[in-house]
Amino acid sequence: MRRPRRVPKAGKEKGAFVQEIADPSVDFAQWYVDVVTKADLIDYAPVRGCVVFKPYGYNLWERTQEALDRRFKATGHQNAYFPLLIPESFLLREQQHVAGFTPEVLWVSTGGDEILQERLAIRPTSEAIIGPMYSRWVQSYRDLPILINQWCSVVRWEKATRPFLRTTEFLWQEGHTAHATTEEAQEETLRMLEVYRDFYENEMAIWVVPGQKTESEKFPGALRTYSVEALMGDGRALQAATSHNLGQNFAQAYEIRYLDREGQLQFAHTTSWGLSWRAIGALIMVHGDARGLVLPPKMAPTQVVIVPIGTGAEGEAVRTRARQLKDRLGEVARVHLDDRDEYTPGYKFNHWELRGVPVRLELGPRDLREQQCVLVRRDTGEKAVVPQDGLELTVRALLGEVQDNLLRRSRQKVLDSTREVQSIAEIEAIVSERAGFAAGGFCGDAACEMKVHEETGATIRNIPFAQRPAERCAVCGQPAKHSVLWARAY
RNA sequence: CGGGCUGUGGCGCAGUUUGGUAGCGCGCUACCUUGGGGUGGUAGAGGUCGCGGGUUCGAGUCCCGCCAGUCCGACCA
Repeated sequence: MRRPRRVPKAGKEKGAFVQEIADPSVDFAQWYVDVVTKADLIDYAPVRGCVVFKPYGYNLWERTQEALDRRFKATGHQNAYFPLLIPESFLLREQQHVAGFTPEVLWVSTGGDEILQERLAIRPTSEAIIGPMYSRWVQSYRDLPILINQWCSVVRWEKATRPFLRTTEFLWQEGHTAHATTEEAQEETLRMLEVYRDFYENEMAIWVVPGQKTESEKFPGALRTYSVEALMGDGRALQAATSHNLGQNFAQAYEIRYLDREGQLQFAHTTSWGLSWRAIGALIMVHGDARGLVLPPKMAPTQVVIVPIGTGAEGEAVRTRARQLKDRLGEVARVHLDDRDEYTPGYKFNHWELRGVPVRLELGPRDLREQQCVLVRRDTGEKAVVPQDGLELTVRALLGEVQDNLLRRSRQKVLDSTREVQSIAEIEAIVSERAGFAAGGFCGDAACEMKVHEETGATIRNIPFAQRPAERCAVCGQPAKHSVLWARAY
């Protein structure tokens, strides 16, 4: 179905609340572009697929970093930094890895006016530079495990780009670990996947499905790849983070070897795991609505915006009280007082709703007289008149309730949008109306996987840890090895 | 990478068919007014028409190339 190129946006008609963004139920893609630009998250840069991450958007990334970094440290990891440039010969050493990545590698071939003897790849991911370093650092089993993470950007020459979801350069973190045993490596791989699941659920309020990738969907060079998969507001899936057990493949390619207790030379077992600013895209597409962003309190740069109402002496009294409330609430929340004189209250309501602020506090002359204020929550739009007395507790509780509600809503959406399928026709039906996940049996044959992809555009998102009963492959009817989730993915 | 569409003050658009030297709404600036869901008024500022070439006396408008955005497809961790 070809959509109109541009859905007309509402003009300045009276009564139109949202006048800057497309209706997500009509054109979700346009809505997304409108939100990321109009809510001040990004601006487009001059190079294809590159964006400027503006302060309000970057703030979301800073919270992502803080929340994840805390979890990485708690699981024994340290941060380090490896170079942006990778010698071509390094990249070539792991065969599957090369085949997977070279189509989208950007190369540096000159420095100043000097033509380089060996081309340098701008990292598309850092296995090829970290592996050789680990090789130097590891001699003995006593040097293991190595548990390192780095925050950086990587570059991939993508053909079709979208802000956050697929960009030429993107911010992410990549953890790289080396272990003495296969068991340890596998534990680490699953431990970090669980960290991602916990982060999405408890910080982003996004319900995700953890599981294993199929052979054809796994990371180039990996033994096994795991992912957490999320469901966007339009029914398409998004791979929200991945964790790879690299087995001994990279250890062999980069000669990461150690002497074990018996004096035998062994290859280490390595893992890598990553989460990118794509998480911000998920945040937008899971919670956003027709008025724009909806941010869970834990991620919101501003959790409570105070809008004072009133003019003259009355307005001054309101503002004075608003400042007092701001100071009080500052103890329990991130509060912003919008006391700009040049905008009306109604304008500010729309302004902050577009930016997803979880709770708005309105304070006017009436409230001053009654020692009350009005709280409006962004997720449901509900208004409540509450006493100023004890406001700290009221607000803290409300923020908690918004956070919880968003997670509940996200979880319910995944449950409601996951439907059992017995045939390829049923998969087709679900993905064609972009209704979410199709859950069904899979025999494990890549041919069946490919057939579904060709006929419906859907891919196997993962093989969920939480297996459903599935006797037969929904594609070929042969006995199923496991139940999987199909969906159209970003 | 293939096909479609788009690019005109900060934003949204008209003007392109039929070439004649750029316009509207919002926003912005100043002042007044208003303020519980995008107040109203008066006076202003702001544009190498994405970039480069070509045709022409003359190009926003016609032709070619490129860049960027976007949709569909292919590809993709």
